[in-house]
Parts: sequence; C-alpha cells; structure tokens
Amino acid sequence: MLNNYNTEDKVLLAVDCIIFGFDQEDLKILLIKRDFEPEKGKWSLIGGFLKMTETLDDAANRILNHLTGFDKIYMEQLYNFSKIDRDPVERTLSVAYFALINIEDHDEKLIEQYSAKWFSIEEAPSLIFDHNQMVQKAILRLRRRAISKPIGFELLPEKFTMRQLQKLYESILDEKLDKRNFINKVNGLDILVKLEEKDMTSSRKGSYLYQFDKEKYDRNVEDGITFKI
Amino acid sequence: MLNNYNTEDKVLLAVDCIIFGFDQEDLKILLIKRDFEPEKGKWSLIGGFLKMTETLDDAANRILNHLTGFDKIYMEQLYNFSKIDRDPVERTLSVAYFALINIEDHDEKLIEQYSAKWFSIEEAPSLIFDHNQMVQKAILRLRRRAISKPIGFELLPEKFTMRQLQKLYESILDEKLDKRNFINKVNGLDILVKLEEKDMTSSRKGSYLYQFDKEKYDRNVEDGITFKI
DNA sequence: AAAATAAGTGTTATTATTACATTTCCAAAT
DNA sequence: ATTTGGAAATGTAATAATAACACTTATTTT
Repeated sequence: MLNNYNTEDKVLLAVDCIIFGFDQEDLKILLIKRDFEPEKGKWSLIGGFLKMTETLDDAANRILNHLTGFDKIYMEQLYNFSKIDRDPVERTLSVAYFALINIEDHDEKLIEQYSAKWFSIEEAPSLIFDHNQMVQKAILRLRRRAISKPIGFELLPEKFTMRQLQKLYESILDEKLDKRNFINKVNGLDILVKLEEKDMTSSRKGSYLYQFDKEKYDRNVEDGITFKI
Repeated sequence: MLNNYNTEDKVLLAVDCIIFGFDQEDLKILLIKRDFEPEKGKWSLIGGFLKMTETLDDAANRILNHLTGFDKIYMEQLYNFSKIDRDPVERTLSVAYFALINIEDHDEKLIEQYSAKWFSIEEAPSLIFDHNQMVQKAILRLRRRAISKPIGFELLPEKFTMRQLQKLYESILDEKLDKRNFINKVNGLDILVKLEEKDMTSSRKGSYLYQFDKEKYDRNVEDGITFKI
C-alpha cells in the first residue's frame, strides 16, 4: 500500500529574486513597484509562484527571464522564508534566489514595462513583507561568494578596467581596498587577459582594459581557489 | 481588491533532517529504516511534512524532537530540493535541515523505537529519493561551519580531551591535522578552559579534560572569528 | 610649457601557517 | 624497585601570505 499523503497540508510556494547589478560605481538591486494588492504601490523584489511542473530553479529562471530577457543568468538558491504571516493574504512560503546580472546589457524596455528600477544598496527603499530580510541575507551571501570565487564575470561588462573590478569588490565588501595589493592579488590569480585597448573615458592617460580568461577562471572556480582580496 | 492567489498551485513541503553526531572516533549520521511505502525497508533521513501552522524551523524542531527527545538542537536550514519526481507518490518539495547532536546524551530507547541507527559517513547505506544528495550537501556545509565557528560545543560531551576535539575536526574535514599546530591554534582562540581533571581511559598518563568557555565561545562566534584549523 | 588627473608600479614589515622530534608522565609488568 | 610501553605534552624555525606604504608616468587641457 502506498502512503498517499492525503492528510498532509499543502502550501503556496513563492520564489522571490534578489537581482544584483553593478553600474561602475555602486552595487545595485533591481526592484519593482507593485501594481496589485496587497501593498500596491510599494517596492518589492520580483517574484512569482512555483508551478506544479517546475523545479525551483525553473521558476527562478522563468521569473528572471521575464524581467530581464536573459536566459542564462547566474543564480543561486538562498533561503526559504516561512514565517506564518509573512504574506497577509494567505500562508505562503518563499524561496529567495539571488542573481547577478550585467546592468549594461539590460533591456530598458522590460524595466519600464514592469516599473522596475535599480537602486543602490544604501538607497533602496523599504520593501514589502520580509523582502528586506531577504536582501540582507543575499548581500551576506554575495560577500561570501565574492571571496570564494571571482564573480566579476557576471557583473562586469566584457571588457573592464582594473579600477572597475576593484570598485566592484569594494562595493560588495563595503570596504576600501589598496590599489597595489588588489592588482597584485588579481594578477596572481592568472584569470585576466590584459588587452592592447584602453578605456579613455576615465582619465587623460587612459587605462588598459582587461577580459576574463573564461577557461582559467572556470578552472579556478572548480579548484575552489579562494579570491580573498 | 486583494489578489487571492486562487489560481496558484499548492505543493506538499517535506522537511528532512541530516543529524550529525560524533562518537569519539567518527563523524556519524542518524538514519531510520522506513516502515512504510514507498521504499519500505530502505534507509532514509528522518523527515515529515510541514504543517499549516508551523514555520520550517518549527517543523524541523518537531521532527528532531520526536527522534531525539532533545529540544534545543543546533540546526540550520540547508537547501530546498525540488526535482519534479523526487518523491514518486506525489509532487513534494523537501527542505533539508542539518543538525548537530551529542551522541552520548542521546536516548537509546527513542532510537530503537524508530529503528534508527548511527552510521559513520563512509559506511552509510544508500538512501531513498534524493537523500544521498542532501547528505553530501550537509557535509559540505558542516565543513564550512567547522572553519567559520568552533562547532565542538554541539558535538562533544561537556568535558573532552584535546585529542577528541582534534579527532572531531579531522573527521569533519576528512584530513589529518598536526597535533601541535592544532593545539596552538585552539589555545590561541581562547575559548577553552583546561580542567584539573584528567581522562584516564585513553592512556596511563591520562590527558587533561577541557571545557568550552561558553561566553568567550559565543563572543567569538558573534565576531565571526574564523576557526580555520 | 605648465598644470591637472588618473594610471601604473615594488618593496619591506608584519602576521599567519606549516613542518617537525623529543621529553614527560604514569601504570603495568617484571 | 626497576623497567617498559604508550600516549600526552610541548616550542621553534622556515616559509608563505597579507598589509602597509608613495612616487613616477602618460596624456590632455590650459
């Protein structure tokens, strides 16, 4: 006889996404203004409900794809939030995902369509439900990631300057880093290719552009080499 | 108008617990032999279903309490497993929790009653569903925990020898450690109290017993001081 | 030609980690 | 009483990683 689980409770399962981006200055998150009740008009993470035919990763991908148009976004499951009254309408648990995207490639039209907006972490408005808590947790996770793998790939444009990479790390870790030590460390990892090309927008002298060497980068990640800056 | 979520799918949500213990030699996990279908007679993690009135932590506590009799078990949410067919009976997601308990205090009767058994990690049988995967993930998490906080508190008896503490770390990290370096490092953390008392079971000379200094230990954990051995 | 501005570059000091071998203590055996 | 066996206890030197630190270069604008 199969146990048919008939007597067990079923619940709604939401998936909410913390989307990080980097605009060469600040670490940002993408938020939307809710156009439905409850909490209409307030800012929130983007989210949706898990469907019967999806895994959680599927659901997170679907939701991310809607808002960004991208398909292969870096994404990790973060945590299950389950306070009884976290959603006033009905018992709903939410699995938070965090994602990293390159702001520059991002489709402006989709953003408009969803009344979405990038906020730098410090200036982000207060969010609905337990979304603030989710963001806090995501920032901590992102920090851990940043020192366990070189996450720049996901957040920077294809070509970038050392300064940009350093700024990215400074905004993730929320601390100033020493320029020389940073460069030495990064070069030691042997995951960047220095290009001939220079970026002339930031100074008269211009600064060399770099690219990630995808192969070495991946090997580096696999080996679990740390990127402690 | 409130959005009432009526059209959204609801799912069963299980909670499965990976319970770690340490018996002075090996790191172990507690498994039960299923006495119901599906997979009756096979080994599995202990688990249960989330009830409408509980948070996930509540559910994990309830399940842990049933099997161990303990109330304040160290416990962390691990990951939500959501493959479509992970449970052959019905679409069920499972939130895995990992827990640490001191084998010695553990109630033998409860173990018997549930046909539970401690297995050392290497000798554990293959488990039902995706439980092997859960255990793997739990081990990795435990390793990370072991180097970010001194987890001994949860897994060792109140009084223990340096050797035991070292053995514990060796079995968690799955590598041999140097005795002198280990002791120097641990002493440097200033979280242990050396007692007058000796443990005479392991040698003629006997070895000093230690206790954790709960206050310093907690401060240490709060400060996020690493316990990288 | 001078000024302004960010880019680029190495060395030393400090700290943390690793490697490593001998002596001490005690009980049991003789 | 003496010897023996076995684990416990102990410190130092070598190496590696991290942190601190300031001047020169290249280029455009004035």
